This record gives sequence, structure tokens and C-alpha cells, in this order.
Amino acid sequence: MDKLEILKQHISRYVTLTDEELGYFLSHFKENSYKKNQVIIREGDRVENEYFVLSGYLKTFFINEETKMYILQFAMPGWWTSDYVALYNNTRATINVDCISDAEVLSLSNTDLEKICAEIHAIERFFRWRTNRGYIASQKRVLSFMTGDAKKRYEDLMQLYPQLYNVVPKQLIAAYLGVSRETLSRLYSHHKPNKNV
Amino acid sequence: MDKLEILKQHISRYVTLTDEELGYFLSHFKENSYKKNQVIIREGDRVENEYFVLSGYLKTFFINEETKMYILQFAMPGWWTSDYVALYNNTRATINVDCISDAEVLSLSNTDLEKICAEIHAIERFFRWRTNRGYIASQKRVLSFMTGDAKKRYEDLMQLYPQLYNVVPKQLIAAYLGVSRETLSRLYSHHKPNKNV
DNA sequence: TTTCAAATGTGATGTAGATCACCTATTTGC
DNA sequence: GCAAATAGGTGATCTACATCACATTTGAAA
Repeated sequence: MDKLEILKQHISRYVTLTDEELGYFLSHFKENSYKKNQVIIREGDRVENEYFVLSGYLKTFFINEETKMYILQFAMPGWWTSDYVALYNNTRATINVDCISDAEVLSLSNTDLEKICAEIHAIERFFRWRTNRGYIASQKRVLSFMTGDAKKRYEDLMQLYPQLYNVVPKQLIAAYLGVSRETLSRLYSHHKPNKNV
Repeated sequence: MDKLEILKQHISRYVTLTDEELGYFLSHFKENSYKKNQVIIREGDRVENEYFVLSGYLKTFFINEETKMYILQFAMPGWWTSDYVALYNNTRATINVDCISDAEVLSLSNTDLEKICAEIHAIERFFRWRTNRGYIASQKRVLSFMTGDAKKRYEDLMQLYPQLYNVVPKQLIAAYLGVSRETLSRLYSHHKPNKNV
């Protein structure tokens, strides 16, 4: 159960639980291993779970008319992801989630999540706080699209998550920034982050 | 207490409360009236409250190097707003909130909000669900910036909130869409929504 | 009602970034 | 280890939108 350590620490940053509560909560997670390129949620799927990343990198993305890919989120170790639109509205997936690298993931069904939130007040608080953070991050991203050009967005991303430079193919970074891979290539040929990170 | 009706209905769409719980919750709100152009939160302020709009329209915005305005959100009747970054991180306001028209607003201090969330589990659930919705809306906005051009974003906004066409000056709509007022003017001269809405 | 400021419309011009075309690394599967 | 696929780089060209400049309309204050 060593794998759960990262999740335990993540939770305890926000709320204090008894060992019993924590154990009960953790008992509802399932552990899964995925290979690079493996799909976790495909557009049109019924969406039942949230996912917590233990290791590896996922991407949450949308494909426009079968051509262009738009990345909504990279999910890194310690991050949650899912198609929240589908999950909260109980509709089919409109986005995809797959693996950028081999990954270990914990899944929690939305049914269990709601059940445990109802049973344990502190867990409900934990998820309120978690969503608060996601909301703030998303607002910041909106602002970065409005106020900055591609170069600014690229530099901000590299500053915040320098590890992406080595792990994630450049065209995926372009798809996250909302810029063509050609333009991104021209941008960072003048501005390389520290490759040793 | 008639003014509170809109808030009561808003809450009861998500959770069921006893009359006692509901009354206790509502007793923590303060009612305020503001005039057009009046400022509710100014950049640099200490932020203490969330605001629930009863009537009128607010805007939440950011000003870049004292020149360009970027609108993060229009707050309409039945909507919540604040500087959530400042509120959750307990930092000074980095954005502004003011009134597009005369407005009636209920305010709830973050201290009271957290207190009541701890006291009444169902209120914590209400705020979790509310933030979930905000998060989804924000993600949709990110996608609209990535996938659509200015015209698409304008049409989507007018379809969703046609009332904005009459109530909100065009330059503010431009500042929300992330487009210059000149470009917006050129766009909608070819595409007017129904003015009778 | 008049007046002044703010909002809006519109032409001319400049520019970031898209797209297309093609070439050169790197991976990945056999 | 080799072939094929995938990722990445770079020039040429095109386009949506910004910016500047100025005219016109609207709306609020006096």
C-alpha cells in the first residue's frame, strides 16, 4: 500500500482525517497501470471515474473535426483528472484522456465519491477545496490566453512546469498553448529552458 | 425578506435544507445597493467577501499596465462573484469588481462561509457543487479561446446570454471576448441578435 | 434643450501566428 | 539493426485581428 502514500499526503495537505476515515476513503480507490498511448477516456464513453495520477503523465484533450488537437490539461503525479463536464452532468464524454508515458493511476468512481462525501464531512471539504484550486488554475489560464501572446504563455508554462520540456513532445506543448507546432518551434529556438531539469 | 427569495431558490436547486438551517445560513448575508460604476473590489484591496447578485450586472476584470481591460466574468442576477484567488490564498486583490448598472448584492464573508460550511454539511456540499459548475464554465471558456475565432466566441456568448447585447456596452463585450472593440464592431455589423430580447 | 464626454463605426495599415511545403532528426516496431 | 513512422525545424505565403486615426452617434449632466 506504499503507492497510496502520495494520495495520503495530498489529502492531508487540506484536511485532517482519522486513520479510520482515511483507510475507508482509500479503500474505494482502484489501482491501474497504463502503457504509453493507452486511452483512459474516449470521446463518447460513459464516464464513471475520477483519476488520481501516481506516476507518469496523462493528457486531457479535445479533437476538433478529426484534425486539430487541443489540450485542456496535462495531468502529472499528484493531480486529478477526468471529463468533469460528463461526470457532473452525467453525459457522454466530449473529451479524451490518454497516457503520454507509462502511468500508474488510482481511480475513484463518482458514485463512491458522492457516497463518501455524504458520509464524511471532511472528505466533502477536501473535494470543495480541490475544486476551488482547479477553478483558480482555470481562471489563470483564461487570463493567460487573453493577456499574453504565444511566447509569454510558453515561458510561463516552462517556468511553472519545467519538467514538461523533457517529458512531453513539443507538439503537445503547442496543443496546450493553443499555437501551431511550427510557431512554437520558432519561439523556443530563441529561448531554451535549462535542459538539465 | 423577499429579496432573499432568489438566493433561496438558488440554494434549493442543489441541496435540501431545513427551514432552520436555511434561516441560519441566510442570516449571515448583508444586503448592499450599489450605483452604476461603483467599485466593489479594487486591485490591492484586502478581500473578505463573496457576493451574490440579486439585480443588476457586475463585471470582474483585470487591467494590464494601466491600459487594457480584460473581463473575466460578467456577474448577472443569481450569480456569485469575488476575487477567488485573493479569497482562497488570503492575498490582496489582483482583480477588480464593479457595477455595470445599478445593482443589489448580498455579501457573505469568507470567515462566515467557512464557519457555516464546517457547521452544516449540506452547505459545504452546496459550495462544492457551485464551484464544480464554475470550474466547468471556466474550462469551457478556455476551450472557446483555443478552438474558436472572435466571431465564434461572440456568437456563442450572444446565444448563451442574449440579454448582454442590450445591457452591456459593446466595448465591455469585446473586453470579455479578448478582441478589440473595432474588430467586434466589424463582426456584429454582419450578425445582429434579436434586439427585442 | 443644449453640451460635453463616452461609446461606436469605419478606413488604412501593420503584425503575430496559421498554413503549406519540404527537409532532417528521433523513435518504435519487426 | 533496419525500415517506417513520428517528431521537429525552417522558409514562403496568407489571414485574422490589432492598432491608429478620425468621423458619428448616444447618453448623461447641467
